[in-house]
Amino acid sequence: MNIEQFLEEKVRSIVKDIWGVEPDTGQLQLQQTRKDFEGDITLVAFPLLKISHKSPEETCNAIGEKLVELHPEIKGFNVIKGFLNISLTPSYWVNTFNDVLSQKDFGFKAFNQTEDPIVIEFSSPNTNKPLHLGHIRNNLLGMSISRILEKSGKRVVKVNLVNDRGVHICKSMIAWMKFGNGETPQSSGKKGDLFVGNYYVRFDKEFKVQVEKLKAEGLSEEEAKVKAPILLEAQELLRKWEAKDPETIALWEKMNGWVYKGFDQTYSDLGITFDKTYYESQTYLLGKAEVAHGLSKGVFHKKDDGSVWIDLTADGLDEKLLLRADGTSVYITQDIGTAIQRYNEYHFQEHIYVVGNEQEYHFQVLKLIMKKLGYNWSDALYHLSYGMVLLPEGKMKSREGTVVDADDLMNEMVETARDMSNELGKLDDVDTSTTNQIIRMIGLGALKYFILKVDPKKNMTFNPKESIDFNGNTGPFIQYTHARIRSVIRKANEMGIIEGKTDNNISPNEKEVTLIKLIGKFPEAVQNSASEHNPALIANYAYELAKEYNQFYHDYSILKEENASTRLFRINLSTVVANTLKNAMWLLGIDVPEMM
RNA sequence: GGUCCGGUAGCUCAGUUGGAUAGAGCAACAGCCUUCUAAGCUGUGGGUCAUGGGUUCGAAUCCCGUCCGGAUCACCA
Repeated sequence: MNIEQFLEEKVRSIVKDIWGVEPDTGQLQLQQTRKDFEGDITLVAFPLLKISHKSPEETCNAIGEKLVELHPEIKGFNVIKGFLNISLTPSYWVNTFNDVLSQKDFGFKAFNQTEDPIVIEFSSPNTNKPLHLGHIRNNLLGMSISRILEKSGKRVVKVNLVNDRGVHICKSMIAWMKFGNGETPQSSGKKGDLFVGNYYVRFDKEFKVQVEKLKAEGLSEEEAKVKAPILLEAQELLRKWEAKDPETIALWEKMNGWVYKGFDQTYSDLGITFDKTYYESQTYLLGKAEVAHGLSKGVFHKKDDGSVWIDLTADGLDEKLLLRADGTSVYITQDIGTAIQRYNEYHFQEHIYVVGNEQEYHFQVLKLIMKKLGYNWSDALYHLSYGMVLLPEGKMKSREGTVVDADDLMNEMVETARDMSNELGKLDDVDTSTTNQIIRMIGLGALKYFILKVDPKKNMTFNPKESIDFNGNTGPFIQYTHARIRSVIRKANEMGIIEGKTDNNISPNEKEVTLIKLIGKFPEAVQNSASEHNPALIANYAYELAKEYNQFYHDYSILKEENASTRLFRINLSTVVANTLKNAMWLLGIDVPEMM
């Protein structure tokens, strides 16, 4: 039970006793006391004036006096304007701390096996190019939110939907056929996704040459762009693919296979895993039957050319195409199909799509269509819409070569961590493989934290020149705090200090109380970030805790403390902070080192 | 043009049911290592919370208008 809950019921009954009216929850406003005032928790009196019919000061005093009189845990109070600042006794804090100390993973809830799961779809890459910074944000958000939901007590199923078909991969295929000379990732020593991506770029280069040539022959730009031979060849390849031409399929499988090998590497480096991977080549025909169903229900209508539409103008949206005149489906058709497929498969209580904010309209339409089709779970579809990662000069543009490649970025971060570590020299006595492990943790921690500390729905700016910080509000700062604590604990063990419960007679100082309060807020932080689908809340929490601990560490000695009870308490406090930091960082997908 | 999102220190960001004097980090400057890890700690400077109104005991937060930025409104995905 946290302090707010602890005091809310006490204040409620006091108000009822004095003035005869029971206040509702909204009228009982308890909040952390601001640092400039004395006290632990503050009751805001203004909402209660309607009940008390007294001045704010009188109301505060009346409640404060009763609190002290009735409850031994309450040490005292002071009143400033309409604020009742309440102080709790040292033993109250020691007791709550011991309570936390006795719990294994404080703040984490075991998931409920019997409840329906939450399905979360994220990553969803195209197989024509390597992952970039935008994908990193998507993957990190998906992974982190999955973990947060899981530890908030939900069952989570992580799924990926790979866009492995369409004209884009055919472009890479045609370029490889024309210019590849049988080259493979192995023979060229390139990572598979990068290798295939290069042929996609090669296609574009050739395409432009051909367009210029056609223009020189007198065609307009528009004509040239639809008549370039290499484009026609790519489209022909797509038709062959759809007709299941064996040679085409074989090449498609080969090239996608290269890409997947590359993706697997990147996912593994980033620490991303899935419970299930879907492929669009297997799902792109889904949803067509549902269109027929919708037609018969009169939800959709057919135009003269045979195309099928839904009119959403009454809902403030537009008309939306669901099936082309030639009977082929569009993206949303597939999404209708996959949603139904997944519901049948998992019976989810929520289905989260981690997709950029440029697709908000799409998901708005999807949800509405599902509702109109009569699926009562349509409200369970949730678009976790995140903002773009921008460069100082704006959007990343592949044409201008400003796209920040995921693998390159990770490598740079790790190398920066290495330079910094070498400079500090703290790992000089550590063996190479451990050092490499730690450096990787730090480099990736810096990157992940940098991205996850920002509110998902906001756009964020990434400046490649200034590179990501390792000091201040960063992942390494928190990792450092953890390593520092672990070092102290190791020394405590060497000194033979035995762990045990904290002595109830000690009286925690101000910094220690602040830490106890902060630790007590971790469960709430987990629950909030889960319900908001927002890892940034965890990041901010971890930072605040680390910062607070460092102040404590600076101001007080732990192992050299002479009073054995106090020393043990400080060691216990340090252990709990380290565990909480570790768990919070785990929720962000960030590992913490024992030393750095 | 319609819809949605955003605008907080020079820069990157916190600020969650409306609460006290709006906070961090970076950058700048000044301090703190014979003492448990200085990737740390302390201090200084830096703000008409885009803007104008409204709601009330009280507004960065809620409502309306205006300005600026972004996304979207495809027989693309």
